[in-house]
Amino acid sequence: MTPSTRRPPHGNRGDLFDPQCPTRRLLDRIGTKWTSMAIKVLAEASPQEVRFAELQRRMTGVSQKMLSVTLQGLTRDGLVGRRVEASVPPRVHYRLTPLGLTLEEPLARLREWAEEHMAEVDRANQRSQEGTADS
Amino acid sequence: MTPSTRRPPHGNRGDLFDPQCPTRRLLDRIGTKWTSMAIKVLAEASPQEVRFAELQRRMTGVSQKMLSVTLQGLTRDGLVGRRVEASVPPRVHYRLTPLGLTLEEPLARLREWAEEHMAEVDRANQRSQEGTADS
DNA sequence: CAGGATCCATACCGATACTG
DNA sequence: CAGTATCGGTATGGATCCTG
Repeated sequence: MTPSTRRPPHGNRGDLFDPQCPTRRLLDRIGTKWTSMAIKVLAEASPQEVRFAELQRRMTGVSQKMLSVTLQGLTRDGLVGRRVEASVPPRVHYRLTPLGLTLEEPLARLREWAEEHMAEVDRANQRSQEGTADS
Repeated sequence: MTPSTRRPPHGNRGDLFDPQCPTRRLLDRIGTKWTSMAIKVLAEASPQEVRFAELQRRMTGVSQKMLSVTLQGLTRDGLVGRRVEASVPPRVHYRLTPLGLTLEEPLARLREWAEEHMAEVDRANQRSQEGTADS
């Protein structure tokens, strides 16, 4: 989106409000269901690697398919590194890249906000619920 | 998005991994297409209020419906305040609540990361693209 | 063990039409 | 002006089966 240093009065079309907006694209990625959790788990393990099955154990509820898809996306994005042990059975190890580690920081800020304020969000929702619960 | 159907039978690693994980629920919200942009625009205007139509002008590409839905969600969550001018035609003004303002800060960190690193993510994707010897 | 392929339910989102 | 209602396309994500 628009760099924080710039504050156009209004009507700043073109620049960073278009579909190529990097922030929207980033949110499209980390907004997918398992991505941020994968990053968190890998960040907690870092610099240790984590195997696929162990990752699945630590990410409660994720299916094999979704974990695979999520890791593929993160690997394509250069956020996660993938190392295959050519053994039988194969062992695949994942870890955050340096780039992925830099993303973990702002993501952690977001987690902190969530842990600190989501209860208040819930209360606001309950109040709205009550407001619409008319006779 | 929130997986309320899945209930892991065993305990999980930390309270943040269950379906009620506040971070995931937060990402479900700000991950929707227009939410983060609305927060950004309202934050830029803060403490000024912004009317519906003006909001739509500043959020390039958003439809009336999606803006309405987005603002309803943010209002229910207590992140956005809504003031209706009882005039004809009606005028509705929106602004970030103090809670919404606190969210803008970690969101800005995420934007900064995106502006700084998404180009590198794109390059990683292009490399993956080339590596895929398809068809 | 790790993941590909397939089917499918749902949610998101856009376009359009209609109100007070 | 500021919504609400409805329809439908599409992407996301889950369950299941299959493979090297």
